[in-house]
Amino acid sequence: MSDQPDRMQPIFVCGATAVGKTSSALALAAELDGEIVNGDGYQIYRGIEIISAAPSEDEKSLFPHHLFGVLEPGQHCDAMRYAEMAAPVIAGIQGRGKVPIVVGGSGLYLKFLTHGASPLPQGNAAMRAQLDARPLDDLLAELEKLDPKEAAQVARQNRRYVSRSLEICLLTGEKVSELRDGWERKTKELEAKLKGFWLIRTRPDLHHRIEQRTRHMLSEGAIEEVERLQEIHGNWEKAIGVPEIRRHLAGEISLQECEELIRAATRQYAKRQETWFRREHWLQRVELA
RNA sequence: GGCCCGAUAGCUCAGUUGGUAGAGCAGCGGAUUGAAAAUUCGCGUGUCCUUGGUUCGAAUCCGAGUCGGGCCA
Repeated sequence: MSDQPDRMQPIFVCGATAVGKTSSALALAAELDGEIVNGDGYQIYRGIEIISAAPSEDEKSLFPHHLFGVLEPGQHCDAMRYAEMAAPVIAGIQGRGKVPIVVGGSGLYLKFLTHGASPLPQGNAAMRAQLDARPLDDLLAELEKLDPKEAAQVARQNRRYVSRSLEICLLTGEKVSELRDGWERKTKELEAKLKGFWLIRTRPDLHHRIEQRTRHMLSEGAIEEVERLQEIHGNWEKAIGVPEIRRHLAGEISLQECEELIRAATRQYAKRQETWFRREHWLQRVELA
């Protein structure tokens, strides 16, 4: 009977940017009588629809869409917050007898949704500001003292990770290595129940689509989006395209250079996404023509 | 037509007094549990434009040629 999954079981549509997740999700929604749930960490913000390549109003009008543009650009989001927002939305869809179709490329966000989280404190902005001001060696030395095991296994050159580990130790007074230990124990049984697809395309084709998307973005208002949100600080500023467009607006680079930089950053991001989803063995691999 | 400068990795270029070459970017591979479109680690054989020559040995020196760029006519 586990081979007979509940018809309301959520379906995940994953893959690199520009592979065609949005249209695949719409096709699935039509076929399964589904509703679409955002699984993208940037389409969740209002005001950067063009930069984040969010579905258009026309596309959204075809089926109910959830969690698109629900946060202000100044608001903070992280993987846990996303998972906490998405879970009730999915439950609501199931309650209506529809199939939730979660579509997105933010691997970590989806991972928290599908696999749950370790009992760790959320990021603390004040503490991070303090840690960011200290040299990496200093952070490593303190981590070594508080949690030698973690200090030995953390990626020592990755300031972000070192800082996060230390942050957890300082915030809880406990050892990260113990708090984080074991969250993946149930992975196997859990994944047996999950259903999802990992969409891929050949590299040359994906790169071509990225070129087209980038051009379209820039001609359809991405620059205006960045100008409009100029004063607002937050996660959204890290979206691919934002730093590049700002450099262009500052007169540092031409529009053409800006476009090429965005393309390259997008290709690199797509590659990282492929690396991520390649490891998610529960996802069924689908090659798009 | 004459003279000068350049030609080395996909791109921009470095290469000391001759000992068969290396940076940045791009690309490729990896990591990833509350910043993740973030952050981070690893990967460099290429007709050194072609062709003659000098030399034990030429990306490097000399001659000729080809293609760029510039100056003078």
